[in-house]
Amino acid sequence: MSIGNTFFKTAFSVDNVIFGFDQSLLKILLIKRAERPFKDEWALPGDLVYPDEHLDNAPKRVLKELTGLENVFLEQVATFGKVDRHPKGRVITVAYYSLVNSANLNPKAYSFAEDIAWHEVSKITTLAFDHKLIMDRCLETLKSKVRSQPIGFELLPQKFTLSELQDLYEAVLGKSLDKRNFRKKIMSLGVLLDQEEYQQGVAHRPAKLFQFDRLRYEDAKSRGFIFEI
Amino acid sequence: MSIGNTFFKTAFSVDNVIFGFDQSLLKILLIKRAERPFKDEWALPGDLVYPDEHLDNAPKRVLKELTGLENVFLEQVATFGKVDRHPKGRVITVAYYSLVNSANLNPKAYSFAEDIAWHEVSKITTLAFDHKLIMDRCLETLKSKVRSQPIGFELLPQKFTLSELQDLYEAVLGKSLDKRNFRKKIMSLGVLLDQEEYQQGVAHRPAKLFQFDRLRYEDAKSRGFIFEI
DNA sequence: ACAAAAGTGTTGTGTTTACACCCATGT
DNA sequence: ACATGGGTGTAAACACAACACTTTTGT
Repeated sequence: MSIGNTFFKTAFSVDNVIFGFDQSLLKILLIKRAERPFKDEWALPGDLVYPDEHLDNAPKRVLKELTGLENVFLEQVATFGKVDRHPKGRVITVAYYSLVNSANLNPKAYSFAEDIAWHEVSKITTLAFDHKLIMDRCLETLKSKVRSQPIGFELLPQKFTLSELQDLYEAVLGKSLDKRNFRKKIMSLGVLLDQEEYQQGVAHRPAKLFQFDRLRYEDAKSRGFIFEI
Repeated sequence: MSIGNTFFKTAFSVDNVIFGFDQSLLKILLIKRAERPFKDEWALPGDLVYPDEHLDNAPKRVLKELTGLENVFLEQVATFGKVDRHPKGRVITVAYYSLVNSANLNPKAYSFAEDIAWHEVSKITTLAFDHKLIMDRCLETLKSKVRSQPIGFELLPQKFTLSELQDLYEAVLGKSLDKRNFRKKIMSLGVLLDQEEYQQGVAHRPAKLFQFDRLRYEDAKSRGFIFEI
């Protein structure tokens, strides 16, 4: 290896902003640290990258350890590399965000975490390390991507109502949308599959259930179609 | 330092996609490697990140060494971390892109480069390492950002004509634009300062010169104005 | 019968596109 | 006088925003 040893003093981690959507609220999964530094404070789940591990594998590994989930939406956002961002040494971290359907999910605290829980995004004011900064950046990315790519569906169960979808967009974008205009827009994109099925046991007119039609979307995309809400 | 030594086997670099615009063509600055691996092949300029150096400083340092330029547009794009992307060891690299006005610029080959030159982006087919992939990713980012942020001006001299600006957008976006519609759009944004000055010595009707009005843009932005071409 | 959320169209306004000719300068 | 790029307006198509009432179910 011709690269001088001077350069192997830096460690490398990933941090994972795991978004979920529950009771019309946008949430993220946080761990409570069992160890110093920042013992007993809430932090993003993350880990060091193994020397023989593909960078993109590390956040997948973290996510699986926490939730058991695989093959969910996960994308790199940015890399944070201030010299003093970790009090114990030089650690450069790559931030990823993932979108999961949090229903029936029972996340488990692992390794140096003493607790794990969903936190409402809009109520988080501080986090360990520079994790608040990282979360904010991931949220910005989510806000901008959710309008130009069909990723919102990842946060919902497979079958959902149009109102649930609208609630989701409102939670992510942080603003309310006009019901009729929203429905016209989303239906005009032609990527929702009508399940001819309805909600049951609700104390009001039951809503129709829809499903994201990925095949149709991929097909349209290959012909130049652009998803835009 | 509580982080085990297992994790200090990875080195870290930055690579810099430096865009310039010249004769209506979008170009990037490449170095020809003087050393193995990939000796005599063209590559992105880059360097390892010093252990006590803020990550964001590294690409600035590289850019300054090459061109003497400071305070130019420079932004992080993504981090590439496949295990085998560097044949000599584990090197994770963070890609940045910068936009410079290449007129009167005399870049110098430095350290392990034997040559340096501007290459037309659309003619580049292969580069050392995974640098073609990195370049493509930066180009995608540029394409999308140039439409929603006033960064195109960074590639032009301070005073420019509307046709030069249109040529620039056409080169970046890779498609031609309607002259009248382009002018209506850009003028309606209200961020160009009319210099009441004209081209000289051209064999046709001389064009008016404009300048990007950064103050006015920042001001409008703070009131919710959105730049969009 | 009431409460609660689902579902549905129209109209005005603003934005985008398509398109062709005259103007000022240098040679 | 000719070649070269600079500069300008209008109309049609389309997209977006604003807005209120009826329907279906459970209690």
